[in-house]
Amino acid sequence: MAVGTLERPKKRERTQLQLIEAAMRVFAEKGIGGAPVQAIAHEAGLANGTFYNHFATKHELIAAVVGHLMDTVSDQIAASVRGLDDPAEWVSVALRRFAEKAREDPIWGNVTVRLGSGVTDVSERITANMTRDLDEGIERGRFKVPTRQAAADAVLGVGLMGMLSASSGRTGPEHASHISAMALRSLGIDPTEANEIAHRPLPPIPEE
Amino acid sequence: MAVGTLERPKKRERTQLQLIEAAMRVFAEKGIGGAPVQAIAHEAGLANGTFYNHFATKHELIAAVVGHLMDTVSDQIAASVRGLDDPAEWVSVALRRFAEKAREDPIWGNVTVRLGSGVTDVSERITANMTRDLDEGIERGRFKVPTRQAAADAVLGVGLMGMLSASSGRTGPEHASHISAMALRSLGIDPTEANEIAHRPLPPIPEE
Amino acid sequence: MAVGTLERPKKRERTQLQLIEAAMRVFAEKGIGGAPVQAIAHEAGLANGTFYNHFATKHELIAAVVGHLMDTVSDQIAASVRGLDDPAEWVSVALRRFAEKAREDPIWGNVTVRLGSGVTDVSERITANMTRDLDEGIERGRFKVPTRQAAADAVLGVGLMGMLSASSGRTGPEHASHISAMALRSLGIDPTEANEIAHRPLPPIPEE
Amino acid sequence: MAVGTLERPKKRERTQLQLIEAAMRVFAEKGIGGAPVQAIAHEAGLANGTFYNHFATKHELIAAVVGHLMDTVSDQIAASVRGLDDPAEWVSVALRRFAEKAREDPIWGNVTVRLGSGVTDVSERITANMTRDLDEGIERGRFKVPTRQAAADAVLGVGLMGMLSASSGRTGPEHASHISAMALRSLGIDPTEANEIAHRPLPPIPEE
DNA sequence: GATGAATGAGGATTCATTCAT
DNA sequence: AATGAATGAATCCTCATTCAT
Repeated sequence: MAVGTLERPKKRERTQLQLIEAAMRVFAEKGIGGAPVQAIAHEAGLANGTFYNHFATKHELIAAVVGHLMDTVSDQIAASVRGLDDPAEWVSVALRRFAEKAREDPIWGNVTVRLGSGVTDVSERITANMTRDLDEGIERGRFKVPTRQAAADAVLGVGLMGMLSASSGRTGPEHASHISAMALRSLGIDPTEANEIAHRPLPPIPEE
Repeated sequence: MAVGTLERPKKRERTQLQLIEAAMRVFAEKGIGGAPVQAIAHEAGLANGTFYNHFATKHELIAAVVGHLMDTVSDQIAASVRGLDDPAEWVSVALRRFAEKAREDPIWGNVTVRLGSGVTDVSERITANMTRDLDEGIERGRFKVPTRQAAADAVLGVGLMGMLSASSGRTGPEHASHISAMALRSLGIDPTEANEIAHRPLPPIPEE
Repeated sequence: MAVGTLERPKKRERTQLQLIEAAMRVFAEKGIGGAPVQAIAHEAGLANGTFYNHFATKHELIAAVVGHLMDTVSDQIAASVRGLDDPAEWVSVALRRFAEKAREDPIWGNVTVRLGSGVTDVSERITANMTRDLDEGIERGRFKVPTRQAAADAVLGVGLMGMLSASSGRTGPEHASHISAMALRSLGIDPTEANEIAHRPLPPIPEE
Repeated sequence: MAVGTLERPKKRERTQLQLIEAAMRVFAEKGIGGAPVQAIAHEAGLANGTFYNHFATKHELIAAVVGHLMDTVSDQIAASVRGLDDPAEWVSVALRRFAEKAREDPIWGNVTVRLGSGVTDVSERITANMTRDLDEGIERGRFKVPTRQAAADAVLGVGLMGMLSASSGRTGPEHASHISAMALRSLGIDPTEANEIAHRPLPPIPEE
């Protein structure tokens, strides 16, 4: 190709990305089980054989999808939260980012939820971040909750269901804030304050 | 057989039930997709062909499992709640019953959650009941929530995640009450009251 | 049953006949291959297990159907032809009887043709009678044909196709005579005479 | 491969043809119903899975066999008849070609007849061509027949039965002419003339 | 790298037949 | 005899994966 050296090393990655994104589209529609490799390759505009030039097994693709899902948001969120001091705000920001993203990119939302409630890998990674924040908040006395487990269930639950509604288009633009507020209330934050925190402007996502 | 007339007419139903229960066990272990009909039939102590004397397709079995799941609890809950007047208590009782049942019968819990977050049918049926209660509470001013959708997301979310933790044995005996309390708080009930409601003794399940 | 002794010994036979007739109905609709024993038994108003009280295998039923088909007509035809002297008339009568019967009882016609062109047993038995008549006619110089085989092909061919049209309702009341005339012409009978023979009144069927 | 460019584009088609031809061999031996896809694939020297790279269902294969059967001859016949002016000769040529082909390629003959008298598709397509020729002959007064239906029954009948005898090796080299003559006689052609027409040399098959 | 035909083990479904009641 | 549940071999079809080009 004339453009030359600059894009050569990326071609492989680009094709992989094509496959990952195609996979998400197919997963969103037919569920993760019901998605033949052929369908994914075809959706990506490639022949089925090509798939195996990029992923050794279907499993590996799923792992890649999971990874991609995480990279897309989880870390960004972690970063965007870095400057903030209040655990309540951490939770609020994370929840809103997830929900917002799910509304903007329903396919992403759908697949994230499906994987999040099924594949251990994903749920663990999501949970890990969440749990760390919750623990900190509990320790500091910011959250008043019966147990860590109950807190995790509540926050994760609202988060996932909120994403699900968001990605199926059943929600308005405020939805992210709403579920965020509800989560905070369940963590023992006073309703008025919860509402206020849930409506603060989101901090900017720092450049990678 | 000596038992005689009493069990004759039920033979067919009993076998179906065997299959449904076997299916739940296998589903809980291998997920819903990864369960060959043969495995289910074998788990039920039957030959694979027998399966098809009772269900026309695997899909039909899944539907039956769903139906069975619902019948097992949903209606009991509805009944057990009937005498109560406070929407907050309805929600609390329902949530606790689900969580408790999930702890007692982890397989049931596991399968219910998996189906509840996957199969449209189930989630709709669960949601329908929940939503009715929530609406009533919202109308009466008992719940203070941003939107119906957010309320549904919160309650359903805690419910499902709570069942999941319960059925994986990560929880203590109080867990049902805990998540119930958190749900009530997110609905705008005062923490102290929420806690009190969540710990009231469960009303007895009326005879069928 | 009050009628008592007289019909007891026949009950078994009656049930068998029910099954045979049910089989013909199902065969006519779905072809002979595509007819599960269950479907046949059910069509006969019996449970599938009952089938095996009357026929040891499905094959045996088919044989019985074939036998029944033959008994119904072949022998009657043979008998009805007995008094006649002209081989041309034998052929004409046989052909017309078959076609007529097919028109009156389309199911019978349909099944006879299907079996006649498939199951060796049937075609052989049909052919045997036909061939005997043809041979006689050839020997006597009544038929002028290139070879016995060609003659058999012609007569059997018109016969089967004629039955097929008749049983699918594509024909008028004269059709039996028409194909009969055509067969005679192909056997070398003069058209005028062929026509006359084909329209003679059919001899009565003698009592069994 | 050294042969190179010449055979590349045909690979897929060649495999399909292999399957179609294998199918005909198996059908001829075991009947159409009694032919497992595995058997067909194996007969074609392929794995069973490969079958489904070429035909979505077994039914689709049967359709392809039918199509292939038709293409093999029907069109050639139509073409080879094109120059001729006498409807009687059309019928004669068509009938002889079919019968001859059936003698040369018994498998083809066998399968054609089985499908022709069973599968609606085939019989219709065969009939359509035949009927057109017959109609023309009737209109022009060349054929004297009671009804179109009777004519069709006669010609189709001799044709099919003739092919059947031919493909089971019961016939001599003249058989095609013989049945052709018989058909013409049944259509009202004078025996002497019928015989003459039936023995005229077959017109050459034009290049495609 | 890309292609798409080929592979074959795995899973769903059908159906003739047996058997306890 | 009748019943209908149970059986399991046979069959259709799917799909992850390999391979020659």
